[in-house]
Amino acid sequence: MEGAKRLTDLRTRLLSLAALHSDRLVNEELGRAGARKWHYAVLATLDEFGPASQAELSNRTRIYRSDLVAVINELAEQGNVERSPDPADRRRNVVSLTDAGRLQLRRLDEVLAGVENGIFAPLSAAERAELARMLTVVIDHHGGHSM
Amino acid sequence: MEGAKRLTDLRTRLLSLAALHSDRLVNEELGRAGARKWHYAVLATLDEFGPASQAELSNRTRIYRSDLVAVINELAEQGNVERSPDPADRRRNVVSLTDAGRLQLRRLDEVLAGVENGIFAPLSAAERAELARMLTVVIDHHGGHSM
DNA sequence: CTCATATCAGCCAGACTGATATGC
DNA sequence: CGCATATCAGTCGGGCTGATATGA
Repeated sequence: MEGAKRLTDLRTRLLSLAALHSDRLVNEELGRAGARKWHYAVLATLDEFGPASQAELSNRTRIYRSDLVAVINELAEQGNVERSPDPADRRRNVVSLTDAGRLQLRRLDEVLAGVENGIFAPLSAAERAELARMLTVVIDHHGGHSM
Repeated sequence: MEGAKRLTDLRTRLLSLAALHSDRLVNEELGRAGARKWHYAVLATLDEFGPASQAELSNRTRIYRSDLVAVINELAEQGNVERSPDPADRRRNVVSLTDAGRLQLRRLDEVLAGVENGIFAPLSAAERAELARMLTVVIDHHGGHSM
């Protein structure tokens, strides 16, 4: 890599910039709907896998256990989620979706679909799929690594 | 988007995760070499475009003017950069690469090449190029937008 | 006077760590 | 006992804002 265009060719930098951009839009739009991406991640995970402990949620969403507490608090305050002690293991809380939560999830789905369309507008459907595929490969390659 | 796999299919999330990952490695490795990505960005920009004011550097690297101050301070302390008042416009500093800076840039080039190889290992050269192309399109599409 | 430049001080969200209390 | 869970407190780097001084 000599002389020109070091920065604009640097793939790690392209990743950062694109993600920065994308995150900014995602957070703006989710914010308008009273959520953040963490809230969405939790709602989506609960919808996909059903009620779970916070430790499980942390694994699946890659949100740190410590940060998850606040997220669940907020979701519970909004009535989108219920937190109740697990009778089988009293260290655990069982977190489950409420009807309001399911509804909110659908709303957020639409918000995010809109954001994605905006961000990836210049790419064809095939290109978007290819991009997703490559990113997934990169992420998986670098470990199902912890959180 | 119904039911399953919401999270693992969400392209904005894939972007975030991949970038998080990449950034972490980049910073670790650059840190080992006594730098951060900002330092690299400044060095690379100076090498490509020649001596510049801090405002120009800010535009080109997308580092905020306020943050740039510290970066230039550090680069100057390390002897990789020289900051001297512009005789033509005494508000400005002219920042220029030193020989040590050029050498450090080469070192960082190698570090980053290694990191990129690690991160994108599971992708072929053609795929990497395609990924870079798509990311560039996405970034450019979303505005040469300010900073 | 308005505008740009460089600098400083500080905010905020997000990733991450450590300690503690409680129960398995 | 060792181990996991949930919670709390706090660190740290990075993106971003606002104010100020100086000079064009």
